[in-house]
Amino acid sequence: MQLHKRDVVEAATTLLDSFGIADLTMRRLARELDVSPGALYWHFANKQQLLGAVADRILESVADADGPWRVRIGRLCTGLRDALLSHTDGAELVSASFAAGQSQRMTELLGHLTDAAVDAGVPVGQAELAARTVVYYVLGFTVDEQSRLQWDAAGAELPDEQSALTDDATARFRFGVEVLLNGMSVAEREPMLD
Amino acid sequence: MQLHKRDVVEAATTLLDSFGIADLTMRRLARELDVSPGALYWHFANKQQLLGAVADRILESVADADGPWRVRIGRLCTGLRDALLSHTDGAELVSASFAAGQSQRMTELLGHLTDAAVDAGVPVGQAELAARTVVYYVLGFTVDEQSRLQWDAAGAELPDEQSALTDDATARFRFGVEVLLNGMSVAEREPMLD
DNA sequence: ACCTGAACACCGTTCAAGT
DNA sequence: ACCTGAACACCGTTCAAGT
Repeated sequence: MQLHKRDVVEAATTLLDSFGIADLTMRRLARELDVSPGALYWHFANKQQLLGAVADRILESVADADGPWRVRIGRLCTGLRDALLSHTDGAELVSASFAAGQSQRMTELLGHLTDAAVDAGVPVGQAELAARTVVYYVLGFTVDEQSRLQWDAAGAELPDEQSALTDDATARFRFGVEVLLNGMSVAEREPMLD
Repeated sequence: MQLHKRDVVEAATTLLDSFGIADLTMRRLARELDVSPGALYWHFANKQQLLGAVADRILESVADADGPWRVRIGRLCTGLRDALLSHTDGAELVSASFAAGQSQRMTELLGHLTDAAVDAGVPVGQAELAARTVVYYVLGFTVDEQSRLQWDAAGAELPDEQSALTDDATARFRFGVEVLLNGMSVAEREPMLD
């Protein structure tokens, strides 16, 4: 029967989780779906666009909610990190899709962070930059974290040790978020040197 | 005559500047050097390692100097961004090499930023994270900036408009750096919410 | 409208064999 | 020690032709 966009994205996500981003190729995906490679190009203009759709699927669970700006940004960051960590190479894939401007959900998320930055007192002209700074941090941190995590997973694995490392990473992650929150809250104080 | 590592890196940089990262392939590089593709693998274990060497060459000009921690971090950030912008796809290449842990110079740079973070009063246990946060920002910002810059360069180009955009980007860049500096300087104040 | 088959123009990497 | 030649096992994308 007919191939639909969501079937393709579904199969791509499964492939990603099972074998990682290096094996998420158009040809391999087509094989998994029992279609010819060319069939995918009826539904997606190119690979970047398909990866963008996968990124959006990964980010489905990341929800916004209102509340004080610090709490709001904190939750968005945690939600984003959690979503990235729940798929093999999720951080790398979303990071690439964001840089390529192919993830609508990342654009939405950026919008929410921008609103929160305005609430924090960041001048509107710089609020999006403050939001981008937060996104750069979360993506950078999580790409790094996930690559170590997946590298370690190939070695010995005491489940205690695993979760201890994860908890430590969570605390470290939170600390970085605090640095950004504090920076935003004093965005107009402190004169520039140099 | 004999092929040396530095000849390979030199040719790779030229290729990068002329045609961008997508055309910086092992085969194309070998062709440019009039050797067979296999020859490159005598000098470099794989493509990642070669790109790491190119990244280090791009970062050659980024110098550290002592001074107050704010000034020091500010200069390192500016030096890094300038170096990235002076080669086609420089930000993307260095960003990938940093994530892959293949750039010694990025590791050095991280060390200097960590020292400065300690001077700022960040607890030593978190100083490297603060430094990484700065690096994530500079790389994220510049990858974004450079992709827009190179995209625009394909369109109409009044030289005035170009430099006006660059100046605006520089001011925006500085603002983001200030946010991080301010965040670091209050790293131990402000209670956590949530 | 949706897909196949086949081609085009490539990749990174390995490795026996040569000098 | 350093490099060639040739192979292995792939890629993303296009497009006439089919249904």
